[in-house]
Amino acid sequence: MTSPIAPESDGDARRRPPGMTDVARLAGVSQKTVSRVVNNERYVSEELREKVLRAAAELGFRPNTAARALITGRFKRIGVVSLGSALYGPASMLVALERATRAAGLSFMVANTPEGQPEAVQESVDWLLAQGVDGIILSEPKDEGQHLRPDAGVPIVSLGQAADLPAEHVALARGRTAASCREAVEHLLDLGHRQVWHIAAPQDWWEGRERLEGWAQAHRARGIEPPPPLQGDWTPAGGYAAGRLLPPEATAVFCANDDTAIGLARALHEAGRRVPADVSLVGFDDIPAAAYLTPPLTTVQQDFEGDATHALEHLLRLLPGAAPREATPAAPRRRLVVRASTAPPLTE
Amino acid sequence: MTSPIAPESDGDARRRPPGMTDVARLAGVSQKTVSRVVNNERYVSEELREKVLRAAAELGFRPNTAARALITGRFKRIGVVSLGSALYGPASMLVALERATRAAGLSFMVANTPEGQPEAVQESVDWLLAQGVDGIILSEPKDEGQHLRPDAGVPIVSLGQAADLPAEHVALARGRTAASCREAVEHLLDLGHRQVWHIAAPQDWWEGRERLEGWAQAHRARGIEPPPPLQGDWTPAGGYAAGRLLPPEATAVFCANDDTAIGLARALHEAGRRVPADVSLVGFDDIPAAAYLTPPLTTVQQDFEGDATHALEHLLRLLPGAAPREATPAAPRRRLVVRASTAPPLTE
DNA sequence: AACGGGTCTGACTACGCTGTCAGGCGCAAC
DNA sequence: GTTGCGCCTGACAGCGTAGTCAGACCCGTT
Repeated sequence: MTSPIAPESDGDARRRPPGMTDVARLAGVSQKTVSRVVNNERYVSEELREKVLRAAAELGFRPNTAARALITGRFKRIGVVSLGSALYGPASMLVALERATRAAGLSFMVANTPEGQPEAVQESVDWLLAQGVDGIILSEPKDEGQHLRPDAGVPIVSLGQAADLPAEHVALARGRTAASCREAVEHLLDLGHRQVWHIAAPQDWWEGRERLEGWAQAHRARGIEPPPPLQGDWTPAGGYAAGRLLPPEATAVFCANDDTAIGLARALHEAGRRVPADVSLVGFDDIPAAAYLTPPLTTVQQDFEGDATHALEHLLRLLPGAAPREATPAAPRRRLVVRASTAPPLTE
Repeated sequence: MTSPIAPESDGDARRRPPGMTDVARLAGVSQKTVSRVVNNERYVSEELREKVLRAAAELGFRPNTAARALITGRFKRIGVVSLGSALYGPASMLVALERATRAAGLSFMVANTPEGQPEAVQESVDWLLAQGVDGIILSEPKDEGQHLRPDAGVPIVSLGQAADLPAEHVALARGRTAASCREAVEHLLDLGHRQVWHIAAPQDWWEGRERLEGWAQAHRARGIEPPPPLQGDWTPAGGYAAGRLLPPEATAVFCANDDTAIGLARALHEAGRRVPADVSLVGFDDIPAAAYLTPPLTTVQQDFEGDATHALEHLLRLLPGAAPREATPAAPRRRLVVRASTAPPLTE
C-alpha cells in the first residue's frame, strides 16, 4: 500500500494455492510427472518421485479435487439423505455411515430433509446432485422417498422401503426389523402375558410400520388378536401421552423405541403402576441410558455399524466400475437384551 | 448385448450429463449466455432467458459444481470437524450446523475424528481441505484442536477453546458454559445444600473443564470449598460408576450432563437413597428424556440452533468477500429448567 | 450527423488436472 | 545390427464453467 500506483503488488495479493505446475517447476519435471506421483501411477523413477514429493511438501501442495472431478466425472463422494434429527437411531446411523464412507476413501455429504414438506426427499436428492455426488443413500426413514424422479443419473439405495426404487436398490432386507420386534414380543408372551400392547411410531415411517408389523405378527402366529395399537411419535412425550391412555388390564407393552418407553414408564409411575410387577416394558434401540433406567430396560440392540457398512457396500456395487465384490460378510444382527423391565405377569 | 462385437454402441453408452454447451445449442444461443441465465446475471433479454430456461429444463441440466469451483476457486462449502458420536449434544450441534449452513446456501461436510488419536483433529482438517472447503468449524469439543498447523489457507473457527487459533477465531464466548453451570449449582446452594458434588466430564474436553469450572466458581463465590470432583465420562455408565463412589453425606450433585445423571440416579437407587429427598440432582443438556425420568430432571437447556447460527455467521465474516454483516442478533441463551430432581436437603 | 452511454450478446481464454499419445532409453531376442 | 518390448517422461488436448473483452444495437443528446 506504499505505492498506490503499483499494480497488484506481490505482497498481500491473494495468492492462489500451489498447483501441480508449481510443483513441477520446483522439481524440474513436467506437470504430468507430478500428476503421476500424486496418483501413485506406475513408471516413475524413484529419483523423480522423491524429488516431486519433496517439492510438493515444500509448497504445501494439495491436489485440487474440483479439477480432478471435472475431468474424471467422478466426485468420490456419496450423499446421504437423512431426517434432521438428533434422535439416537438416525444420529447413530449417520455416524456409522460417515465412518464407513471415509474408510472406503470416499467423502460424505449429508442433506437433512426439512420437516413436514412433502417433496422434502426429492429436494434433498436434488441438492446432493447439485453438489455433485456419485451415489446416494436414503437414510430417510419416512415414506416421502417413495416418489423420486427416476432421472437422478446416479445410483440411489434406500435403507428401507421406497416403492419407486428397483428392488436391488433396497440395501437392507425388508422384514428384518419386523423379525426383531417379533422376537421381542414373543419374549413377553413367553413370560406368560396374554397379550402385548404397542405404542407405535408414526405410521408414515416405514421403520415405524415394520415395528408395528412385527408386533402384530407375533400375536397372529399364536392365534392371538393384538390389542389396538396406541399412537406414539418416537419421543418420551409421545410415550407419556400414549401411556395415559393405556387400559388398566394391560400387563405388557412393546414400545417402538426406548424413548417412548421412558415416557410410558413415567406415565405408569404417575398412575401408581409398577414396572415390571404390574406392567412389563420392552423398548427398541438400546440407547446408552437403557441399562441405567430404573428398572433397566429390556430392549433390542441395533447394529448401526453393520447396517451402514452393508448399505454402503450395496451402493458401491452399483457404482460404475465397481470391482466385483465378494458376498457381504454377514448380515448385520440385532439382538434382544433382556433386563429387569420384563417379568411374568402377577398371578392374582 | 445383442451384438458382442459392436464397439461402444450408442444405446447404453454412459453418456455424460448435459452441460451449458448442450443447453446453448438447443436454445440457439452461446454458452456464455446460458451461464448468464443460470447465474442470474444482468443484461439478458427476457426472451432469451426463457428460451434458455426451457432448454435447460428439457435437458435436465444441472450446473457442474466442479467446473465452477475450478474457475472461481470457491467451493461454497464449509467443513465441520466433529467427534464421531451419537451423544445428544454433539449430534444436536451437527444437525443445527447443517441446517444453518444450508440456509446460508452453502453445502456442508463432516469429518469425524477417529477416537483416541492424538493428531485426529489435524487429520480431519487435512481431509476437509483435501475435499475442498472454504472454511472450517471445529465442533470438536476436545483439546486436540489446540495444535493445528497454521497453514490451512482457509479460516477456521472453533466452538470452544483452541489455544492455537487467534482469538477472533473462537466463535462462542468463553465462560458461557461456566456461567450456566454456576447458575445450576447456585440453584442447589440456594435450596440450602451445604455443598454440591460434581460428576465431571473428561477434563481433556474443554467443555468438560468449563462445566467443572463453573461448578467450582459457584462454591468459591460463597466462600465454600468444593468437594473433590468425581470422574465421569459423559455416559450413563460413567455416572453410575462415579455414583457408587459418592460419599453418604452428599446431598446434592451437579452432573456434567444428563446421561451422567441417569447413571448416578441408578446408583443412588441401588443404594437405597431417594431423589430428591436424600440427594438432589442437576444435569446438563435437557435431553428429550429428561422431563420424563422419575423424578423429572432439573437441567440446563442448551440452544444448539443459536450456537450453530452464531458460529456460522462468525465464520462467514472471516471469509474473503464477506459482506460486512450487522452485529449478531443475540447471543444464544441457555437456561436452567427446574424440575423435581432438586429439593431442599432433609432437615434432620 | 456524430457522439456517448447503457444494454445485450458471443468469441475467446483460463482454471488445474487427467487421458492419450508419441518418443527416448536400455536391454534381450533374433 | 536390427527388431521388439518394457520402462520412463513430457507435450498436448480437453473436461464445463466464468471472466474478459469486443462488438452490435438502441436510445437520447450534442
